[in-house]
Amino acid sequence: MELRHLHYFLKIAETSSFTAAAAALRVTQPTLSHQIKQLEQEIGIPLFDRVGRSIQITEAGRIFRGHVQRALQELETGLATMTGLEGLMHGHLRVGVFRSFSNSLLPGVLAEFYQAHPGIHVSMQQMSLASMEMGLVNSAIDFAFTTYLPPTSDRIVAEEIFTEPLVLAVGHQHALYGQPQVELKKLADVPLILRPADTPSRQLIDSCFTARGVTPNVVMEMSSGEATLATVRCSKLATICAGRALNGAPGLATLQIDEPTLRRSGAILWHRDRYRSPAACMLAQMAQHAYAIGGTVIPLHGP
Amino acid sequence: MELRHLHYFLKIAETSSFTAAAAALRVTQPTLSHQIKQLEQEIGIPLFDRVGRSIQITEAGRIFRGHVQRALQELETGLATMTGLEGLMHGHLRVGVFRSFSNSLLPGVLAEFYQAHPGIHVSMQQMSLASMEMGLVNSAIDFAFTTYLPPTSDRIVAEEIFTEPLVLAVGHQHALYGQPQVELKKLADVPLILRPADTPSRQLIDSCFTARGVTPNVVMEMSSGEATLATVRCSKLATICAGRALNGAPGLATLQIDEPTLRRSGAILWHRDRYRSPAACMLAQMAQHAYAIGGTVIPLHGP
DNA sequence: TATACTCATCGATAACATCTATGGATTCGC
DNA sequence: GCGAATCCATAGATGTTATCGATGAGTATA
Repeated sequence: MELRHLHYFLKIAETSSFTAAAAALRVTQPTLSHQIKQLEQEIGIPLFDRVGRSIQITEAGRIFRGHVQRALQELETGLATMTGLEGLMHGHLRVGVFRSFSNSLLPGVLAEFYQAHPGIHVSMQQMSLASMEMGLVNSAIDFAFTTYLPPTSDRIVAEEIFTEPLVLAVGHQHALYGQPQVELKKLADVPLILRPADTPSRQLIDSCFTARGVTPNVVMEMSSGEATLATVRCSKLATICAGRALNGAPGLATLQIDEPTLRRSGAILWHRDRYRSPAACMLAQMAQHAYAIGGTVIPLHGP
Repeated sequence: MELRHLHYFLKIAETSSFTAAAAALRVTQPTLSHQIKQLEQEIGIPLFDRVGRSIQITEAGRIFRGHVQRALQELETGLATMTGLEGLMHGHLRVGVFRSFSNSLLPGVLAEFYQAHPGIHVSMQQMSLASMEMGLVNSAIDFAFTTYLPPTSDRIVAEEIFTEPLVLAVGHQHALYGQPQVELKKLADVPLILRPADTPSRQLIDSCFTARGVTPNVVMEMSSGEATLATVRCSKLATICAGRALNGAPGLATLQIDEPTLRRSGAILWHRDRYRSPAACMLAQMAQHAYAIGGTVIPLHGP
């Protein structure tokens, strides 16, 4: 028994005619004769009485018809639901976010996405790079936002959505306050607050300094970006961070660093093989666009 | 999309493995790969993520799975219902009955049938021979009981379930009261009440008399069998009827008529081509058996 | 690093759905 | 009442395709 048999059966029951059903189904009448005969033999009960040159559905056929209609309706509903899900009507997105990523442009992107596709539930989850990789592999998340590369696995692919230079942030007490830029070498003398050595952002900075043969003068390590900036603001210490991260923070000046490779990149991580749902693609694309044009920035600090 | 695809899909979703599902389904693994690929292409949405050497169902697949399960369940239920109907669990029988047939053995048969198959609803309907033929052709009835033949159509077949001689019934005022039998010729002198000339039972009697060159002395015609017998009981008039029809009627004597061809036969009429459900066959068979052994007779008249 | 396991691909084959042609049976119209 | 038209069933031919076996690519396990 195949769906073919059931569709044929329904149409014949509807038209009470093999010939008419054949025309409607765009097949020949012998095809229906053969298929219905086959169906009847399989279930062991005649579905139609062939009386003279017309046919009549049997009682068993009448009963079967109702069930078949409901079954096909159920399938139809299933397909429609899936298509709706495919068409961004509803669904569920799970997105991993690495740290500060959630603090700048992302809220604006999420608001925009919700307005465009209110039926799709998005759950954001801050997680480590390792968790991201694991989550991508075992389908715990659909994709992830991160600022630091590379992923350790070749099953993860990254799409860069923005890149920006790191800058030196200083408070008004700092000697460099008011300067437009600074050379990398000079930073060897500048006391810095940076993140702990085991963090990706710190490692990025360290490797860049090392490549230039410069040793940063790290006098303090803080894991909190906000605490770092607050300390910088009211001290003679400086820090290195993405300009985007302190956008709108008062009492701070930024100096461009004369070193093009000292940059951080934002990227979306995907599993190499897994299917990317339209909803996921849409959210990712909106994020990409927002970061490209600068988007709506949610300030880190209040007025 | 065919049921094959759906069964394959469910088994793979259940085992989370093409290989395991293939073993359970008794097909090879490439078959499943091909069929699922085909299914996914048709609905346009991947159902499984092939990640490394294992697979994982997608969100769309999860949703589809529920619908497919319900659809197949619905079909399963339909088949079970039909089989139950086939197995005399339930169903609906429509039976045509010609006149007095319902008055003698039939009630006992129906009671027995109901006891054996309480799930089957039987609707008895008194109808003319013409209605029977029409009903059999257009499926208004499943079969019919009648005492008079032949059906006018060759699409109707009859199974005789009993045959009995017609007898002369007289009241105690009648000259022949007490006699055991009477010759057909003598009946030319006996005033008779018979049914109207356009009835099958009357035609049967007339044709028999005619064949013997005897003219019946019909002084009264009544369409009601009960009225006829009541009149016979309190008059010097006689009537010709089946002995079975007046079983238990008081104040009446019956005389055998010396003419073997003067008989009536009970029969079940079927449509030649239509499918005979087990329920119909069962009821017909029970009736046949009851009439063969004499069965339980419901008296026509109270004490 | 070697091995075993899993899914995808490919070519061959057998099964089967469909078609055309035809027959049997019934109904309709003249 | 008889021929034409209609309808379903059957038979043989044909194209499609589900399946198989062999093999390859990728991944996890020892």
